[in-house]
Amino acid sequence: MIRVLLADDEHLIRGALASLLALEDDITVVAEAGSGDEALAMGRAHRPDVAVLDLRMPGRDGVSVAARLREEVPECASMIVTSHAGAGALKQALAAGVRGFVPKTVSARRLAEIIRTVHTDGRYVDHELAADAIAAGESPLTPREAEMLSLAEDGAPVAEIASRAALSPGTVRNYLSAAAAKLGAENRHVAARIARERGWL
Amino acid sequence: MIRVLLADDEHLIRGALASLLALEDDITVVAEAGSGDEALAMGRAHRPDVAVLDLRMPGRDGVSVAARLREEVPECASMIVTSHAGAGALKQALAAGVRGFVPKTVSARRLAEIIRTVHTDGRYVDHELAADAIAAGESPLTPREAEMLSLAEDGAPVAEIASRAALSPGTVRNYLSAAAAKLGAENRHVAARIARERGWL
DNA sequence: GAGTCCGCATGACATCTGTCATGCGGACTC
DNA sequence: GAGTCCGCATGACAGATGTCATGCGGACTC
Repeated sequence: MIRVLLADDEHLIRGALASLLALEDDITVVAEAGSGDEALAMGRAHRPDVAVLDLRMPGRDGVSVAARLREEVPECASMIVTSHAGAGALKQALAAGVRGFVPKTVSARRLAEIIRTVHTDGRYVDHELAADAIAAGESPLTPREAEMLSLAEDGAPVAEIASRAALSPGTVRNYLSAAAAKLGAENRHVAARIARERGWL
Repeated sequence: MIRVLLADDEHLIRGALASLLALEDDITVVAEAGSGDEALAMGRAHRPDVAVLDLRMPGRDGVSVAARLREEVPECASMIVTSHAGAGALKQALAAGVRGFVPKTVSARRLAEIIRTVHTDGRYVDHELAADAIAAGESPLTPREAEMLSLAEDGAPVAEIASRAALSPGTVRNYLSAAAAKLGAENRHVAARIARERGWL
């Protein structure tokens, strides 16, 4: 019997998933959580075999929960279920030791299969998302360029970015300009968006 | 018996909802759709009593489907179910004649209740979202300012916006500057984000 | 060890962007 | 009808932004 922890802030979906998984003979939902922190606490308390985590949750996102669970409950395999994910989230998830990454467009039957796969030390990544990640490729940005872009993400003026990074304004402009050129963007704002979409931040 | 159309691109959730609603004695799911266009076709074919529409769907979003259904199947009440919605979507939905607006954080039982409410000519809007919408208030932007902001949304340079709007670059800058001042933003990029969040675009 | 490449960092310069003062015309009040 | 207000539209100016040429130092090749 596979003991599953279910974490999703959307009550509707969490309940629905629980009742669907209950139909499977070899799967039991031993705990449910509505936030990242709650998921972590439930994981510690129940030590489930598989943690099914939503990516977007209040407090602490699914990837972060997975990373902590890996340390604190090493026998528990984590998998991410998400609504509208980009390739970026997938990369971060795999880096955090997540063993499954699935969009919510799959069917319930398929989800159950994937839970079994993940439980028996297997891995599963949605084909389309994997293709996106491969298409995005490796980041052409240098560490500093990526750092400047992430600071520029919220639209702050260059002066503020410079002071936060303890750099000359000219230097900051230079990195942002280089990043925009590499990404084919017209300015730092679109460059930041592109980099975020491709998981390069 | 209330005949329901269910539209959500996330197969997992759609199936889960269908099986949960099937548990209610007075509700039948007569059709399911995985995209906006499919939802419209199903609505025309089955003429359901209530259409439960996801906001974000490929092809045509829930609000747009609701608007068309209102014309073509007037006896059908539409309601929107959404993951992470802002106040903006709510406004547009109400303008399109939607009778219910619910986040997916509600429970299945509550969803069934709301379907009944909507079916008997009632209305239901999530309290928290309503509060957000009221807090956002009416747009302080003039029509032209809003238009410029929406053109500026994707980060295009002012020159391009000016040519698209057939205006002098100086004029465009002026509107954007005024909009940013009204919104308390430091530049047009953050101004566009704020306006979008509050449903003023 | 010399040569080469690449990332980090900076300042000067040209361009783009935001702010301001100004004018025009429609709507509304009195 | 005069006065006032507000939205639309523009150009001039100052300040912010992006581009370029330059230099430094570590890593890697030969």
